[in-house]
Amino acid sequence: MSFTCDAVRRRAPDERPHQILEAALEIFGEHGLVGARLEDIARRAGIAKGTIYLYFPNKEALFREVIRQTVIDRLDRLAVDLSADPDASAAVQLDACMAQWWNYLRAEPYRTVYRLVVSELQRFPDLVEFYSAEVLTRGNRLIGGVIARGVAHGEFRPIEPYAAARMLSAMFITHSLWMGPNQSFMPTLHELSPDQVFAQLRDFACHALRPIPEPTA
Amino acid sequence: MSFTCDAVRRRAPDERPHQILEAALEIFGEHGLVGARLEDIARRAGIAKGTIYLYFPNKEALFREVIRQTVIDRLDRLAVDLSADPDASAAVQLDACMAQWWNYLRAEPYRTVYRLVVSELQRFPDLVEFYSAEVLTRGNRLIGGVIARGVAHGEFRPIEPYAAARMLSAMFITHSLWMGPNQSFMPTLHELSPDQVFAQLRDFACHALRPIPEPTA
DNA sequence: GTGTAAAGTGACTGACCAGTCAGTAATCAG
DNA sequence: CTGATTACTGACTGGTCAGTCACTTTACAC
Repeated sequence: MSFTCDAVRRRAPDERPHQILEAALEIFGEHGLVGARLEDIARRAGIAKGTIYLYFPNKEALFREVIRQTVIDRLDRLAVDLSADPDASAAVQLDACMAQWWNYLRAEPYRTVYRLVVSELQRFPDLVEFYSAEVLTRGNRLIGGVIARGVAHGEFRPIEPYAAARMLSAMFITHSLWMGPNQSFMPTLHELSPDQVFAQLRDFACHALRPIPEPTA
Repeated sequence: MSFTCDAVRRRAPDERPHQILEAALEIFGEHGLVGARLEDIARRAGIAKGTIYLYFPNKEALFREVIRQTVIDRLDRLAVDLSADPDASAAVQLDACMAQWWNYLRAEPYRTVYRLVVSELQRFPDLVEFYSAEVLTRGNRLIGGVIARGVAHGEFRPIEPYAAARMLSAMFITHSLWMGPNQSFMPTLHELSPDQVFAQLRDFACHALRPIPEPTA
């Protein structure tokens, strides 16, 4: 009495981990770590529950890998390429950074991972650390570096560059979270397109960094 | 064989709901909605599990009440009193707002509630809505109002006041979350005192709002 | 073909826990 | 002091699910 409906068994044990992780991200994203059922993850991946245990020792390990892999995988695609135009003004470079960063943060996998990390930060301090090191610190260094250059050139006002970068990250990440497909977190926010919100973020950032004029008298 | 260790039974059915909610906030905060055990909540409240069901119909209802009551209770203490000094400059009023807001957001109950709301936003859109209306929108209106006045007086540059207020909220809330007792989310952030971080937030905000100088030529 | 190893399955088990309820203890009215 | 009422208790039940494992299926070598 064993009908495997699709007749696809033993198809590529190399792809399994990836399939499982993808399905797991969705289910964990919907139900959280504790609420997710391994059976559902298996079903969404098109395999049986037991198969998961061929590739991951237990639920918690699977969860950790979901976070790790999603972060790593997404980062590879975030190729903020500043070397293309190393002599551009800091303002132009910062613009490019912010635009890419905004795209990155708005993608569903990123948002899901951030939510999961925030949810579980009590129980998995090491995951928070990993996430923080790979995503936040990396972004911070990139943006902070550009700001530092701008400050040095007098393009931006004097400010601690990495503190400023932190402010930008906070604004961007939170707006990405708040703009999710769910109920709007803020009045008027769900009426705006991502591009309009980006314009607001950009505007605020630029004005916070613009130089202080010399006293003319 | 019934030792109730403290011999305090039937003591104040009026206080029970509050006791239970307080214990529940802690346990939910540590383990999330699904992971929290009602038995643990009962123990922390110093009562038996069954007693919870005298006051709340089930776990989910208890969770909802935890969020509702914590938000409402905390808001009562957030008496941002601008009427005391209605003629102060917008900058001074904004300073007062930000300081109070920062204190409010940094308190443990607020941080726990925010984390829980973010964790469960998939499953409880109505809770998100409640939270958003009571906390975020309220804060937004207050701060947005002050900024609007500042813009009208020429104290601040022209900017959509509620968008600006949203930027401030994003910065403040995220920094409060990141500064938690857990592992630091950002390098260098855990080395700073709350006051220092507040100074950075304040500095960034002020410069983002400062007026654009007239062209002198 | 036949045999063997690798990959996958899903019924099963044991732990866990939300929610129940028969019973116990405190309190109070008369 | 007695009986009635209200507050509380915690052993128990039924359902759920992580994790296991004896078995089936596929792939591949010869």
